[in-house]
Amino acid sequence: MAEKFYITTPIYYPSGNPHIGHCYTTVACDSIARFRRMQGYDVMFLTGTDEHGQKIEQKAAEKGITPQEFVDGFVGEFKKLWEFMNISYDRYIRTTDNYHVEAVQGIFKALYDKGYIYKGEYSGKYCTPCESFWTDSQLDENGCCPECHRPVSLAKEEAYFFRMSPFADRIEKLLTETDYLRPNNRALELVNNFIKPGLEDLCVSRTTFKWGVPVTFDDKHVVYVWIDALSNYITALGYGNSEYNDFGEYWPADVHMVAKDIMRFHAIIWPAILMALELPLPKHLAVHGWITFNGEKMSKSLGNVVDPFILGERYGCDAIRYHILREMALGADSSFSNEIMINRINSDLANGIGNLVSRTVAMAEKYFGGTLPVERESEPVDEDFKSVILNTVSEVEKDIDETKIKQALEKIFVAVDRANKYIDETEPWKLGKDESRKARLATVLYNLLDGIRIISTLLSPFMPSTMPEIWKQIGASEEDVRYEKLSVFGILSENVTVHKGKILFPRIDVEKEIEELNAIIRKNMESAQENLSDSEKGEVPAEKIELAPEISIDDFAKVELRCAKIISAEKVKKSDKLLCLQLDDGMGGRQVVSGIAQYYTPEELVGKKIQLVANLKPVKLRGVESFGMICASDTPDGVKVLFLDDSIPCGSKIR
RNA sequence: CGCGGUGUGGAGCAGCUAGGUAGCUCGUCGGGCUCAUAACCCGAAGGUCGUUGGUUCAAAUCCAGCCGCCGCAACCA
Repeated sequence: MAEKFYITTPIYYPSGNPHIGHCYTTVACDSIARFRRMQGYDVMFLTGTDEHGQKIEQKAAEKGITPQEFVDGFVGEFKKLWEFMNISYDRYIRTTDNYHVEAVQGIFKALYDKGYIYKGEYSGKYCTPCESFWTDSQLDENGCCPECHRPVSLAKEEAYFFRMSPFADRIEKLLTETDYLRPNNRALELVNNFIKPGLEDLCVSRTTFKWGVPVTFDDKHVVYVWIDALSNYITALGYGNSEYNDFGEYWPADVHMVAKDIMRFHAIIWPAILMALELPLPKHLAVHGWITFNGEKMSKSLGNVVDPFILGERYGCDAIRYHILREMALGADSSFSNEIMINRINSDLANGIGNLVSRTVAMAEKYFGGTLPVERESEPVDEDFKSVILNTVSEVEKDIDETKIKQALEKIFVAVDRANKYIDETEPWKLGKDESRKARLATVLYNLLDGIRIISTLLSPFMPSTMPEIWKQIGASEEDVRYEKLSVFGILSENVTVHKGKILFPRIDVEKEIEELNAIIRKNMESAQENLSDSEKGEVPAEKIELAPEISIDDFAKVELRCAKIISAEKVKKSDKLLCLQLDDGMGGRQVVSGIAQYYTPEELVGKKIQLVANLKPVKLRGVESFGMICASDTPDGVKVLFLDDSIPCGSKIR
C-alpha cells in the first residue's frame, strides 16, 4: 500500500471573483501534491469554498438572488481558475454540500453533549442598521462598521460558546515544542498574545443571520464560521457523514497551508476543536505571507487585483505558477509586480531552461539530423556535470519535505546553470566541425539531454503544462521520466531522437509589456469602480442612508453639547490612536481622550474650538480618564473633527 | 517598560543557533563564444554588514544600550 499524503488549501470565501492571491496557496499545494504523487504517495489534495455567512447573505440580497445562487456563480469562477491554472485537486468541498452540513450539525451536537459547547451571552460591537456584530479587528480604520461605516455600539445576544481553556496547555506545547507551525518564528506571538493571557471561549453560533448551518437542537441559531469552515478538512474525508469513507486513511492531514491572516484560527482554534473531538492533530501548518502588489497589499478597492486569467493568457499558466512559487517564502510577504514577474520569466524560464532545451535540441538536429549515434567517448568534465545534476534530486526532495518550495526551485535552477556551463566547457560546436570527434559530440549531447530529462522531471510538479513539451522535444518516453529514474544517468535510449518544437518560454520585451499591462490595469480599475457595490466605494449613496429611529426633542435635550477650546494635546502613551486633550469648557476645564491620533497631530489641534459632548459618562481609555467626547465625522478620508467658529465662547451650549 | 520580527554592495535576499578571507540572484561595466530565445560562459566594479559601546587574539555572527522599519496585541465613547 502506498503511503498516504493529505494536503489542503483553505476554503475560500466566494463573495467575489478569485484573484492572484487565491492562486498563491493553491498553486503551492498543487505543486506539493503533484510532487508527492510523482514520488508514489497516495495523495488527497483538498480545496473548496466557505459559502455561509452574513456577508454572502447580504450581497445576495443586494443583487436580489438567493445566497445559493450567489455562491454558485462564484464557485464556478473559482473552479474555472483552478482548471486554467492546472490545479490537480482530488476533491472540492463546498460548505453548502449536504453531507458537510449534516456532519457539522453532528460535530456541533457532539461538542455540546461533551460539555465543550454551552449557551451564553455574546456581547460585542454591534451595528444596528446592519444588524451585525463585528469583532474589533473587523472594524474599519475609524472603528466603525466595515459594511456601512457608521458607528457601532455595545450589544448583547444569546449565543453558544466553545470552551477553549481546557486545551490551552496542549496547544501551547503544540506551538512551541513541535514543528506543527511552519515557520515556527511566530509561535511566540500566538502564545504571548492569546494563550498566556488566558484563552477566551469562542462564540460559535449566531442568531443575527440565517445563511448558515442550523443548530439542530436550537433553531434560532446557525453555526458560526469556526466550526462550519474549519471542519471541512475532516468532513471532506467522510467524518460524520456517509458521502465519503476516507477519514481513516488520510487523517491526520500532512499539511494545511494557509496565509498568515488565518494562521491564528488554524494554529489555535482548529487544534482545540480536534482535541475536543478527540481526534489526531494535523502534522503541519504551513503559513505563508501575502502577495503584495507594488508594495501594497492586494485589495479590491485599490483596484490592483491582478487578474490571473489575463497574465496566464499572455505568458502561460506555468510562467505564472513559477513566479508565484519562486517568490513565495514561508512566513514572509512576497511582492508581485509586473516588472519582477517579467524579469523572472525572462531570466529563469526564457534564458535558463527554455534556451537550454532549445540549444541542445538544435545541436542534436544540426549535427546528427536529430538522432544520436551510439558511439561514446567520455571525459572527466562529464562527471562533475552529472554529479551536480544528481545531487539536485536529493536536495529538492529535502526541501519539499520541509515545504520549502522556493528553495527547491532555486536548486533546480542551479542545475540548469550547470548545464549551460557544461556546453561552454565542452564546446560542441567545435566538435561538430571535426569528423573524428563525433563520438565525443554525441556523448556531450546525450549527457545534456539526459540532464534535461532529470531537471524537467523535477520541475514537472511545478510546471505541469510545459514539461511534457520538453519531454517530447528531448525524445523522452513516459517511462524515462518516472521518479525512480531520477537517481541515475543514462536513462534516455542511446540513439535518442529529438524533435525541435515551439519555443517554450518566449522572451518578453519588458518595457513594452509593462506599458501594456499598466494600460490593462488602468482599464480594470475604472470598470472595477463601476462594478463595486455601493458600500465598497466608500461612499454611502444618498438613497441608501438609513436614519436611526426618530427621537423627540426631549431625547435630544439629554445630550449636552458645549463649545470648548483645546488648550493642549498629547499622545496617550502606549497607544496608537489616542490623543489626550485638555479643554477649556468654560467650567474649569476637563480632560478628554479621543481616538484621532492617526488623523491629527497635537500641534494642529491646540487653540481650536470644538464641540464637546459634555454630559457623557466618564470612562478610562488605556488607563487615562476621559470626561466626554469631541464631535467628529467619519469620512472616506478618515476622521474629521468638527471645528467651531472662534467667536463662540467656551462653555456656550449648542443645540 | 505589552509581545515578536527585521535593518548586509543599486534592488531583492543568504550568512548569525556551534565567532576566524562577506555570499547568491537581478542590474551595471569589460571580455569570450556562436549551438541557442540579442541568449550562453568568464571577469570586474560596488558593502566601515543600522548605530554606540562591551567580551575576545579575532564579531555581520556573542552581550548591552540606542535608532529605523514591519507584524501581533491593546486602543477609537
